[in-house]
Amino acid sequence: MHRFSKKVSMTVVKRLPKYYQYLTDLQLNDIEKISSRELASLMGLTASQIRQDLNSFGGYGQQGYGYNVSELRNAIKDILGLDYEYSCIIIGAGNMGHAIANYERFRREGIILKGVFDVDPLRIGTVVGSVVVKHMDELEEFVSQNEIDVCILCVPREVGQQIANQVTSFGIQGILNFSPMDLEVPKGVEVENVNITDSLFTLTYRLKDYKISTEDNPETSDD
Amino acid sequence: MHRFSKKVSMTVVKRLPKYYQYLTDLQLNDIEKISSRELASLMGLTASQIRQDLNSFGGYGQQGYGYNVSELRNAIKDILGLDYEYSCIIIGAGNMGHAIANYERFRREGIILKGVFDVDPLRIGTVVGSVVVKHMDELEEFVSQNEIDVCILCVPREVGQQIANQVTSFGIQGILNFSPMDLEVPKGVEVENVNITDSLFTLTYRLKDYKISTEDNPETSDD
DNA sequence: TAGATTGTTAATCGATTAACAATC
DNA sequence: TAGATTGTTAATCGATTAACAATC
Repeated sequence: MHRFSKKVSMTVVKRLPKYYQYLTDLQLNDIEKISSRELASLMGLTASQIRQDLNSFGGYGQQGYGYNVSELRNAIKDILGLDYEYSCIIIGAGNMGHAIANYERFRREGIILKGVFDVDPLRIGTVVGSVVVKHMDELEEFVSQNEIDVCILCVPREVGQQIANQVTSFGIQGILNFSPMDLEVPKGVEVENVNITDSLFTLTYRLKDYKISTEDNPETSDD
Repeated sequence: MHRFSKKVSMTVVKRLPKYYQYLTDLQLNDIEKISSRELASLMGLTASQIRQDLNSFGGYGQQGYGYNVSELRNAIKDILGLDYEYSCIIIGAGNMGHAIANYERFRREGIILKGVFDVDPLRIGTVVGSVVVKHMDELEEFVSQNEIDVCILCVPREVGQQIANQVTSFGIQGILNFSPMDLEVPKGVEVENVNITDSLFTLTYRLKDYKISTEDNPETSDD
């Protein structure tokens, strides 16, 4: 019965990393307390929403005072599961795999890179993020000998599903998927997609009007 | 008054790239029509939601028949603004910059890479995604001579805001931001964040329960 | 025509905003 | 105590689901 039993809505959970980020920054700047109003203006939310969000788990605020930054940060850290360490492997040692492997923040938050795998002979044996790239053939044995929590998938679309099948059959419970496709996984396996193309397209959607207004439009004069 | 004037809710817009992806795949497989029920089971949505979504812009369906795949795909392509070409530059020629530069799908959908910029002398002059890396000092002139729609920002957190200030002052209207921070930009400039850490943390949130249940728990026996 | 499937309305659900009493 | 600010309730808004008449 330790930790938070109240269930937090997924909408709120998706905002928690952002809260965590801002609270971490505040803490680094030695700011000890913050009100919902101040945090709201910082993060671009409403004070009301923040109070609702933070109240959906414990009561970390204090009337007349606000929220204690480090206390609230720790609470959110716990909720996000960041009080544990997670072992991860990267599959696909291309540019994206490299980028993630060198992402310092992951290690700092307890996501420990244990292995990198690829099938390209040119990549195998090279060092990526302090780890030597192994061939995919060694994956099964590696996973059975090292408890791996997360697989970071950075492979082409064509092989994504097949590799997802493999890693889940080896018992990996979480996939952070950079391959541009949806994955079908057994029940119980958690997948988080990072779909760069999707993000780009919501941007082009918003740029479209600007694009239209700046294009040559010879019919404008007669109405 | 050409094109879609009905406003589509942002919730729906965020789903459109996924529709677009699935419809593209269907088209590649020579499938001409699809019902909301079939598409729902494919995409993991409800048929009802799909009909609501697709009906928030034009009436691309036909009773008793379903939706014409290529017609619907074209409509969504238009709404997402993908009937235009967009020029883009990448700032930051690190691993992430490389990864994006080599992302074939961007070019295929009309996002054309025009330049890559960095400050690291070792990177300047190298070729990234068929483009020669230039020094940031050349950015202003480059942007003034090439109409650039989108800046893809792949720089460290520390310099993200400063570079965003620069590119917006040069007139760039859209930023796809891979730097792990929120950007303050002038009104009218559109920013889409791809925050990898945030994605990872919503994954650890979901893995937490599993982690708890598998950790050694010597107190379990006495209750 | 009969069957299928949309478009659309109504019902439900959930999230955000507003307001204020509780309380530090 | 007086002022500030939360926790929490109520009101509003928006999104999803359900249901079915319209129609191809």
